[in-house]
Amino acid sequence: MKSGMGLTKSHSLKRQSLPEALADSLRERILNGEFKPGESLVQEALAEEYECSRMPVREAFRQLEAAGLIVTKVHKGAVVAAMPAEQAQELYELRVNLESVLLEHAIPNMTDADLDASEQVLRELEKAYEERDINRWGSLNWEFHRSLYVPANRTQTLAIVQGVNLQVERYVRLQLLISETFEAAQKEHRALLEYCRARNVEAAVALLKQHIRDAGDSLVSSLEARSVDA
Amino acid sequence: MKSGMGLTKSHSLKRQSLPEALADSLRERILNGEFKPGESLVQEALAEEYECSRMPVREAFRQLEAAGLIVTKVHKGAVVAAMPAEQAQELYELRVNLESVLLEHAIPNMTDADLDASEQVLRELEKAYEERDINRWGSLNWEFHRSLYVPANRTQTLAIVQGVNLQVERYVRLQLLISETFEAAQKEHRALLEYCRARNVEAAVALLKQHIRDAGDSLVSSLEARSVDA
DNA sequence: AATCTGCGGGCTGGATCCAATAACACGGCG
DNA sequence: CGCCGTGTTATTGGATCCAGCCCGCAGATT
Repeated sequence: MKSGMGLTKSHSLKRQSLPEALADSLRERILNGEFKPGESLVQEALAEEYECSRMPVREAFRQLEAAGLIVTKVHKGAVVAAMPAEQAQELYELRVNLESVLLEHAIPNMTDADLDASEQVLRELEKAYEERDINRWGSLNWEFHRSLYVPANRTQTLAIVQGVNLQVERYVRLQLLISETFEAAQKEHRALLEYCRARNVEAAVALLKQHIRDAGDSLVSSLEARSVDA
Repeated sequence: MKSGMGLTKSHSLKRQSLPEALADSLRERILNGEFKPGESLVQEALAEEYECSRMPVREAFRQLEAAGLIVTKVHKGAVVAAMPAEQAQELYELRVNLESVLLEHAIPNMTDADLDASEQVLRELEKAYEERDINRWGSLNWEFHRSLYVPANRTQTLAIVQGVNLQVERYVRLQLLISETFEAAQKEHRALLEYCRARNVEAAVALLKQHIRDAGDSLVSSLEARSVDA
């Protein structure tokens, strides 16, 4: 059985249903910061904006709710989920834990093609950083990490990690503007890839843990500062 | 606080929206094995059975899909998700990893009331075991584990772990009939609680890991055996 | 005889319509 | 003058209706 073949490069005919497309779009807009935490999403308004009925919007809401990006109350509608610093802390600890496991299992399985693909993403990531293209940086950042984890062949874990990353990503994006930790993060990305090329599991995992912890600490303190002035 | 309400079609305290109630009911039916893996769920049939329109059913499907219990294809409907042995393996490794962390953080926070509550659940669990009430045992088993993790105050992690447990629970239930590992599991539950009472983190975590690994190995080999004859 | 093709039934996806509820504002009363 | 009750309105939840897609079946063609 060729169980490991994740269909990464198949075209996968855009058999995407409208609710899914809507969910993607709305998720991106939430990550962009266009919809801020606490802001309420009105079905009718979005339906009109996307020129469809309210029903696909409702189904998209269900997906976003399952992803933890919005919270809905009966007869009260949907609001963008807030994220207390405490919760961010927990999510980053989850990332450290789960992504370490993924990387550890991935490195022995990495082919040269895998590494080249990661390299390619990293190049784009660096470019986005230089151009200060925040949104592009955000999605490429996750794309780079993801590309390192895919060879682990752990789809369930990867899906969970992806959910966690999406939940925190919008705050990361906000922070990109004001923080210098990203300068370091850039270099760490490059170093991380080199460790992977060298198949140095120990060093790679250690660096990854520190990489995520730094980002988490930076984000948490930022959130705490924000919550004080609010 | 017994969550056994079985959707009494009238207005039974509906702080819970209809789609959620439906999702609960359908989830339970899937876990019970009433709907088997591969079986397709028809919106119209379920709508008629629950005496409502298809729309709440559709929204319930979204929730179940997000939980990984069903998979849906556009214009082709929903089928109950299967679980290859490989996937079960991964999910159990996730359990070992995440539940260890939870228990480790929970034990120092446990109050006497927490421990008594767990004791209470354990009593019911033992009773269900003696009476061979599979479904009740299944939900109480998770309830017991959950009660041990709640004091960790990690809602995100707990939610993820709950999802993982729900995904594997139906196979565990099927297996309860044919396996003897549950005899051991029963004793381990009791021992686990005692370690918690003694605040012996080391021993408790070690036992928990073995407890989950045993269950996982047993389930995986059972799934592999099943896949061969199929 | 086997395969391809056109057609129809059944089901899902999306739109529209109606009911129910919660926020809000106005006016009455203490 | 302020608080509470009621009516109004905006928005969500649920039902019904219509269109489009899958799949199976039957018939024709090679």
